[in-house]
Amino acid sequence: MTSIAENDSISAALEVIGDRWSLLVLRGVFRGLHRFGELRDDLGIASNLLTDRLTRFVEHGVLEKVPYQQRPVRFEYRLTEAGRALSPVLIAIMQWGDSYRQDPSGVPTTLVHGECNAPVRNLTHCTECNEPLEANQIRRADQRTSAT
Amino acid sequence: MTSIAENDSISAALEVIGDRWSLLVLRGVFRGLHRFGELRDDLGIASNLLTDRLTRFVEHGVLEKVPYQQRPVRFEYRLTEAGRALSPVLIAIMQWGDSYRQDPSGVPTTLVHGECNAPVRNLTHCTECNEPLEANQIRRADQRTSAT
DNA sequence: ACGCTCGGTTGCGATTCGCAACTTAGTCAC
DNA sequence: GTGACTAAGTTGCGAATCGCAACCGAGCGT
Repeated sequence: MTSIAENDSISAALEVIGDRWSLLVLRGVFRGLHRFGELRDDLGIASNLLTDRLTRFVEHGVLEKVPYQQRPVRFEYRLTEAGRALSPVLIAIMQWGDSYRQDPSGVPTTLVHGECNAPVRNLTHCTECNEPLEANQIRRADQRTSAT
Repeated sequence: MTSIAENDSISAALEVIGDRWSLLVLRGVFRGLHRFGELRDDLGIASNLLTDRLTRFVEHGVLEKVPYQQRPVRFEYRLTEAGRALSPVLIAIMQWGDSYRQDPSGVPTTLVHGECNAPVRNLTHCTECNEPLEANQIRRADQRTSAT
């Protein structure tokens, strides 16, 4: 009776990224949008909500607020290590969206490795046998069975 | 000026999984909870919200509602292929939560491959050179530069 | 002194959430 | 056949969030 996720890491993570805008804001920052106005204009998010999300990210150590000028002091938001570590989440979501939620009229996005130009893939694998794994082949270390 | 996510697959995906409960419900189903009451009791979600999320998942082809008895007809919810394909998202989120949101008192969850007992890792790699990739090494196929 | 930019804050109606109580279809015990 | 019980929802309603729009404040440029 277990597999993925009989744990609280997921709900802990969702406190930070579990709403409609958080991942879109983060996506913007990954894309190179670092300033309040850039994010607001690009995403079309209401400024009070953007303030809110950015503040929360800073509080949780996902972004940091760094001044990019004095007089008047103005800030931009940059990814911390914890923020950069969210890229697999964005990639996994994007891959799923491409495969299962693609607007027929839309062009699926292919991500490639900057150097090789070869497509990128996100997957879960076993560090021993190296096999790519499906959800039902995975269980928690401290338990016996695998779920359906 | 791009990398991950200058696309709409993410927002399309977030229409389905982008709220506070969706991924927790899905996590429950991955765990083996398939019935309405099981999910409600396990997650502590209000029943109207659970109804709502389950209906949405069915509409979007993530879960299917199958009768498990007649007289009275009662249903359970099972992952479709699209639903199973969300496991990398859950795993990526869980990994991040373990690394960066771990309650100091909590035990980090290790996932292992059922057969090997070896730990599981989720990562993004290049299909050509096989290198594991960070967000800033990734760009869209149709663009030039990589983001910071 | 006037307007402009950037990064917000404030107000407020509309939507969504979360709790609790109720409903529906059928079973089982008496 | 009446009453208690189960599972899967539905309904009502107050509380919290969202989303739009207008406003604010520090400094710059003219």
